[in-house]
Amino acid sequence: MLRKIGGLRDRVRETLQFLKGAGPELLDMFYEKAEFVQIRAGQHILTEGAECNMIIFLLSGSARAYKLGENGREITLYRIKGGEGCVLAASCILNHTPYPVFAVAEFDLEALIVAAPVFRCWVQKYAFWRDYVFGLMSQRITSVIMLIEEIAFRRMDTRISEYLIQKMDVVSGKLQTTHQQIAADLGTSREVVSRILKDFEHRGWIVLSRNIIQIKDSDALGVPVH
Amino acid sequence: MLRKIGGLRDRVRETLQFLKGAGPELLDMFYEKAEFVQIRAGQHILTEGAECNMIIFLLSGSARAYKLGENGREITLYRIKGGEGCVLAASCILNHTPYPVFAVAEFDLEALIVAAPVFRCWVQKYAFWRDYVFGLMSQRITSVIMLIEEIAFRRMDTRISEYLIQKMDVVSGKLQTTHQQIAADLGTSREVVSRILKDFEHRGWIVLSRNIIQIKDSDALGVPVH
DNA sequence: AGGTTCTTTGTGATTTTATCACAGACATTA
DNA sequence: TAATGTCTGTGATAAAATCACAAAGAACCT
Repeated sequence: MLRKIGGLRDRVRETLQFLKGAGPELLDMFYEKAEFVQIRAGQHILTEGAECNMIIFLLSGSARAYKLGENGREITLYRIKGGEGCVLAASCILNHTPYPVFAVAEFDLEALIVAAPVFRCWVQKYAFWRDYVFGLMSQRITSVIMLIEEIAFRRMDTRISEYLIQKMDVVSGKLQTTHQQIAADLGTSREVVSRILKDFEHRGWIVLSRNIIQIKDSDALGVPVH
Repeated sequence: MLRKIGGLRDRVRETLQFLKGAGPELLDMFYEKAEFVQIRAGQHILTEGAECNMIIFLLSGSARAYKLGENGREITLYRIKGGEGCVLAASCILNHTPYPVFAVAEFDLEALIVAAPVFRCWVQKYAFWRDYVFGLMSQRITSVIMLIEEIAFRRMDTRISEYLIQKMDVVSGKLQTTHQQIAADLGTSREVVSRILKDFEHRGWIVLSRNIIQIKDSDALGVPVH
């Protein structure tokens, strides 16, 4: 499962853009200590309450961090894509606190992992590394606060509109997903999504079929009537 | 308005517990660079979108950080009390990003402020300071994620129950506040709070009067029937 | 091909939450 | 006492969540 980076150096340097600013010493350390892993789509990376003993950097694929409610509903907090590291893990490592959410591979992943003690050491030793981690954490705080604003104040139809526009394939105007997946991203229930989508279809803004949403009028979606 | 700490050293050391672990050099720097301010209740400390050019540490009083929705509703993100510093400010300083929320003094405040460049310098220079800031930021991420879970999944009556129990004066079983204030903390509207409280009163769990909520049956509130 | 099973979607009925509109209660000040 | 401002109560309506169930579509078997 785990293996040394070895011949992947070039690819790593190219994918993990943030390493560009790193000094040669840190870079060498990184290549030496980081290990390569592959994780299949659907597999969980971390579960809520787990102790966090590593930090992960994605080379390809994407991971989703989400909260699970008592009622079984989900809400996506954020996604991590190729080139990015998981801050929340960083945060947990530095404070020895358990991981507060679930993280799952959405598509097959390739990633590098760095063990917690090594990570902690680098934060102490390398200003560059520290700045990077601070940056990640700030970004995350900001994005999570924006999510709060969205959940607390914005209407579900507006949120779904934006979701569709943001996620649609620009060329085909299509979006391959289920109502359940949209609900899990937005933190609502499937029925609510189905009904709002049906309403959009009646207005002629989209066309629905199983697993597919075809956007017909993205302008109208962008400026929904209330 | 601003003034040197001077004779306040003892009080500062006693109130800002986290300074205990600081080395003498950092401690001297802190006493030299930090300035004392007083802010009256209701006055804003930072507004959304403002550039953050200082970090604040509270000696007394309390501050509230909140988001303001388009519809005028508010939601409290967190509070800062005596002895604590504002992380969000820290985060903004380190990333040169604008402050993403409003912060207001709830009661008359006494605080120390440290200018942004000084703060940045200390993060680079002192491991202790760095750890403290990392700790604050992690705590904040975690608390904000818990808030998301609460907003997204939990019922309003349960949230209000818990709010009442958490905020009531343990001795008198009373709570001096307005429905509007509760609504602003929880991110809902005043009418919703009024109606749920009225329902609690009908069940005999509380007694309502202007500006006062008297808890009669905290057990029943703790285990609400749905 | 036909039947079985599983996933996905649709929808009525009901409850909870939000919004709008307005009135009455209470407190403060003139 | 009157006037003003803040706080609370409540009906009507709309939006969102929950429950319950049915039907459509895809996949998988013989």
